[in-house]
Amino acid sequence: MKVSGAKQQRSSCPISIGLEAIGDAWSLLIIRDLMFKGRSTFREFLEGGEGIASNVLSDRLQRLEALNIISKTRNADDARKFNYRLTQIGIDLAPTLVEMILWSAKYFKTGAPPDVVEEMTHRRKAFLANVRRGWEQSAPKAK
Amino acid sequence: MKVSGAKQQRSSCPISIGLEAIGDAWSLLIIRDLMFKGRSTFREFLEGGEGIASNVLSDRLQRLEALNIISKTRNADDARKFNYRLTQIGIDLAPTLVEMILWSAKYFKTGAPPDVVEEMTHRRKAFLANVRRGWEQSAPKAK
DNA sequence: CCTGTTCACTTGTTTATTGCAAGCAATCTG
DNA sequence: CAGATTGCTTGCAATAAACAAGTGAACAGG
Repeated sequence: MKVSGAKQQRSSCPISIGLEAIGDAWSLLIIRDLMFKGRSTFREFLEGGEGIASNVLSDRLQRLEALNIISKTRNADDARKFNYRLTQIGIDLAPTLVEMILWSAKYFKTGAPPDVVEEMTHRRKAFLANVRRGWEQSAPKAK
Repeated sequence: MKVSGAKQQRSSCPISIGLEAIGDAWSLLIIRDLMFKGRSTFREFLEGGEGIASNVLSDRLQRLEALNIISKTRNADDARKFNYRLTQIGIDLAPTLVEMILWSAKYFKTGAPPDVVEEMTHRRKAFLANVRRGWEQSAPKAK
């Protein structure tokens, strides 16, 4: 499967451009896994998620890496594995994800834990700061 | 073209559910047109946008209506036309759209006007109140 | 080492979705 | 009434996704 994307952009509208980056059925789920679920390897994305096919996962990881939304490093303990991680650009999607979660939780039956929804709603800033802190702490160790 | 969607959901995760509703290449653009660009008819979506095909537009409008994100009424002046409009559920996507706009504008070259980005960033609440006010004013006239 | 397993992909092949051109009934305009 | 317009629908080729089955490198145990 040739890596999809990199075709010419539809317009200069920021929403259109955003959608070209992450507006498909899977990219945002991978970002969610990285941001909220502590997943970081190919296998974890493949099995923990909603049933993405391995070729599609491979394609999306390459796209996201090309867009600089995630980065890829070899796992120090097991050279077969890679560790995927959000970049600054990726972690900055947190507010968008949070708003989408709140919207879904408000209008659809979801499995979102009410206390988390409550915190996102009323202590949004603190919640986002927390997400960022968690991300910083997972920083790859310096050599 | 049979209306797509209405297949069983992948998971109870709010992000996954949100993506099933609006996580395709076109739905959010239609919502953007309704929310920010004052477009409301089939023709306007078709021509003003990024080049959606008429069959896909038809499909997406039906899906969004089925999800209660938009509503459809006949135009009083021209019975050939329909007026599409955001519902409460639809207008509540405004924060998500705004965050996505800010993210895109921050990291990609977009055509977003700097003053609007500035207002979204620093007077976010007022901006959102404004969007909602505009939406309320466009309410269909009572009979 | 040798065997078996795991890992991150690739490589076909089938199936679903999209893009494109054309067509259509209902409605408007002259 | 003769176009033109509007909101779709239909048919078909092109593209992308889902599914199943590899592949080679790396690890774990004997």
